[in-house]
Amino acid sequence: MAAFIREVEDVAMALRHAVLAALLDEELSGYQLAKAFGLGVANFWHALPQQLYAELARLERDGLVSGREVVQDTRPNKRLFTATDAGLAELERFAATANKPSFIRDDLLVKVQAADHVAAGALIEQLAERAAFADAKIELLGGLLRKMRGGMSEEEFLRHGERIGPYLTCLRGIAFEQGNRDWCRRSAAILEERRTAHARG
Amino acid sequence: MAAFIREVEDVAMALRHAVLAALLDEELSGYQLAKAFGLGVANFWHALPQQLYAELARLERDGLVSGREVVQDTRPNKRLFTATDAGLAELERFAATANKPSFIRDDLLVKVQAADHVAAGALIEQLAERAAFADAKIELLGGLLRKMRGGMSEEEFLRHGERIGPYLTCLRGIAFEQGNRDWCRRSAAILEERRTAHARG
DNA sequence: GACGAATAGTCAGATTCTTGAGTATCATGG
DNA sequence: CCATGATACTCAAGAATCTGACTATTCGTC
Repeated sequence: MAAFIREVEDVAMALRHAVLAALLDEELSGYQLAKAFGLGVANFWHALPQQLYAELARLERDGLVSGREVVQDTRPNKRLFTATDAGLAELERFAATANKPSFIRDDLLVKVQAADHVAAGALIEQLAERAAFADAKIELLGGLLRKMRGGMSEEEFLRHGERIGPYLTCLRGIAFEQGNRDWCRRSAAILEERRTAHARG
Repeated sequence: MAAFIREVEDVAMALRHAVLAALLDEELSGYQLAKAFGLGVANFWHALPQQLYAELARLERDGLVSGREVVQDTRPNKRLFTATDAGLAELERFAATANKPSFIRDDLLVKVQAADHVAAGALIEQLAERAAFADAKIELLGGLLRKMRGGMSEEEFLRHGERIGPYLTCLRGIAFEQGNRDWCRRSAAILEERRTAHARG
């Protein structure tokens, strides 16, 4: 009888690689990963806790990360994970594969697409909310950048700093949110002006 | 015996609303929708043909769009769809609901996150590719904007043009791709400089 | 001392999205 | 005349993601 060996698939599975990438520099628990991939820090991917715990289990099963139990008396025990050599090799393989273009998929844009046919008030409000959210995230990410830079200037860090990867993805996150904020504010202003012009007209 | 009535769910289902939004201004076939939601035009959402045909069937079943057969002798027959009044009402309801923040999910960012641990060459190449793709899309979308504006200046169109919704989402698409392009070029330059500095060092 | 929030994690189920393979007709170029 | 590609659409199956509900401990606070 042949043994059934579960082979690691060679398809995309970007979440798997996102988790691996996060575990290259830091040893993290599922819970910490979940916070990073939830609202906020990990600007290169987004996922829910359930996905991350499941992915960690698969990664450990496949030998791409290794976990160690940490006993805590003040909090529930936890397991900290790091990428193994096999994990790093898998990431290297992944880095050489083709990537599909990234597309926008956003509720708010759908609503704006329909702006000529729906109530302007709610839309303007939501655009303002989103802009505020973007501002908050920009500040959060700005703080992260400062922390990564330490004492260095940005130019110096970009030339000689270690761990440039997370810095670059963070920069993209900030630029994305700035674009978001600017577009939201501008669109809200335009819709507002058209609304009042129409009301007067 | 009670009749089983299939009620329209009140959950998010953004693809459904994206299709509805696209069918507000234009009468389109599934095939045309598929081209718009595939690579390129519809900057507010992305979907594959199979999803769109399935969604159109559901939308028609629920009375939110109506289709009419168009017989063609030069090409296969097609069905053109438009949003119904019920569809518009559904979109209005949707426009008033809360939206979840939009997150980036991008293979290339995952790879850049791991930039300190993987080969720089492939990464730089992919960043250049992505920048070129962004350039192409910017041009495509710029053309769309000009077409929508007709003879008007941008300022004039934003004030008085009809169908501002698609124009605004197109602006967001362009800004997104510009952000993408700039970040890709800058990141590639930084990685390149660090690589040559290391090689010399 | 009860209550909510944070830490740490798990399970089941449904929905959504992607992959892959088809059907059929007509136009165009070599 | 044959191959390629565009138009127009369908079916099945699997992977990824999301919703919602759970367990359990500890910290702060009212």
